[in-house]
Amino acid sequence: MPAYKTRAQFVANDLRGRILGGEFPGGSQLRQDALAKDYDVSRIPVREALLTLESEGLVEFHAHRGAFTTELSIAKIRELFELRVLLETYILKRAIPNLTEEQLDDAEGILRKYDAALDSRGQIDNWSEYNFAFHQTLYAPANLPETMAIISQLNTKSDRYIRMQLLYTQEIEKAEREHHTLLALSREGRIEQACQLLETHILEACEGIVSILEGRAQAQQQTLPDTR
Amino acid sequence: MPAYKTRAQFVANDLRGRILGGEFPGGSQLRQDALAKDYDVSRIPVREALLTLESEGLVEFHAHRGAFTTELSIAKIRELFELRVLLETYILKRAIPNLTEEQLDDAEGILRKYDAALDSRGQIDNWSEYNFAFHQTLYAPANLPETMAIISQLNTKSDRYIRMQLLYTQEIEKAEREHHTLLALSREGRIEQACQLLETHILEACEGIVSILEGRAQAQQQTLPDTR
DNA sequence: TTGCCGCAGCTTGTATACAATGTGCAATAA
DNA sequence: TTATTGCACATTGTATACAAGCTGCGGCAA
Repeated sequence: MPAYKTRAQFVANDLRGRILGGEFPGGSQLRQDALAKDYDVSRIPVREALLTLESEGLVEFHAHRGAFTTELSIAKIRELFELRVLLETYILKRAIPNLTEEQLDDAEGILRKYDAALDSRGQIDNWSEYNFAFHQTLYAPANLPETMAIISQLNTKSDRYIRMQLLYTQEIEKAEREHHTLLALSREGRIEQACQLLETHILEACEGIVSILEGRAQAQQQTLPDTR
Repeated sequence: MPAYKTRAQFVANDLRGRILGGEFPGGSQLRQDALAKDYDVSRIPVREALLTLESEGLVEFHAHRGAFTTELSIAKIRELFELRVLLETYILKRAIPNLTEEQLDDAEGILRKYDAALDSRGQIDNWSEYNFAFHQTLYAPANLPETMAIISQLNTKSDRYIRMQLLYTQEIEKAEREHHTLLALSREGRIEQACQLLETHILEACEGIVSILEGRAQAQQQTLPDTR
């Protein structure tokens, strides 16, 4: 049994991982031929995969010139994270009243797996997935699939940068503590405090990323002092 | 000079119009071969167009079974419109302080064209575009491109139903009056009132659509009394 | 030298042809 | 009759082949 229904879907999934993993810096051109050889398929499914990734905002097509990975400006990153605050507090507020014991336990289970992986110094590769799975479990009872879809989309777009932040800082433990607190507040039905915590949780991550990028930009400027 | 850079883009645009225009009821299968003949192109650009429309939520792919137009449940329609309230009041609040005289005049110009078209009983076909153009003009000064993209996406998804509402009710004049009021409030910088009006503007449209759909569903049930 | 034009090569976009999957009908057996 | 199996057809998914557009370099003219 093949892992995916179509080659295009397989390529899209794998390529998404490679882009989010940082293999292609922002602005890289993605040559269809090269990717086709990579995956041993024709260019057709590659093109379809690239179109899918375009709809997720990871890639941009320029007609007759090809596909390029997108590069988010600092302003856009801030915008993305503020949108996440808006939408995620909105959905959390509506999810908490519907949370069942079982769902709360599921969320706690995810956190425990986290902690274990953290102790054993497992690779951080799938931290993002764990992270989103936890949030998703908390949000699901709101029963707002369209909203969830957009939140998921925003998370995908910012994922690269979240990984970058985790690579350069030691924020995982802090995020993890906040997750435990968030879960506790949700369990107790303290909606206001939970949303407040979520907001700072997201915004602090944002500021962490921005400061890394700003530092990097400054370093760049010193290396290339010409103002072209 | 061709109107579009690629055939795939042309097909996507035209097909979007046909779907929004109601040519394909929700759940219709879109046969690639038939569309290819329609546009006198091969199936490749048709497939790419369908993928684009999938990313806009107008179409759903089922592997090896084809593409189908999506059908929104009443619950999802409500969700879409509540998201619009959330995002559009958010962006309007941030746009109003930045609005220049020129932009306000642009918006007024759009309204005037509206009114003229309304008097001359021109086709309502492009009412949706006018409508969105007006809102967009008001929102643009917020300088939040990602947010605008999502708002645009939500509007596309709900567009079919907005057209339906306009077809069945005489709400255009009311909407138009509200637009004038909205513009006036924005001009005066009365953010709170403007957002409040926008909220009811959107929610009342939603309720109009839902009541039409509910009426239709009831009619359906009476025609087909078997409970399959 | 400098600016512009045109061609060559490379990459993307699309048509055609083939492979693979899903669906429905027909034949068979219970 | 009804359920089930298998085959044929319709449709989608993908490979190959070809057309079209862009880019950059070299030559030519000012």
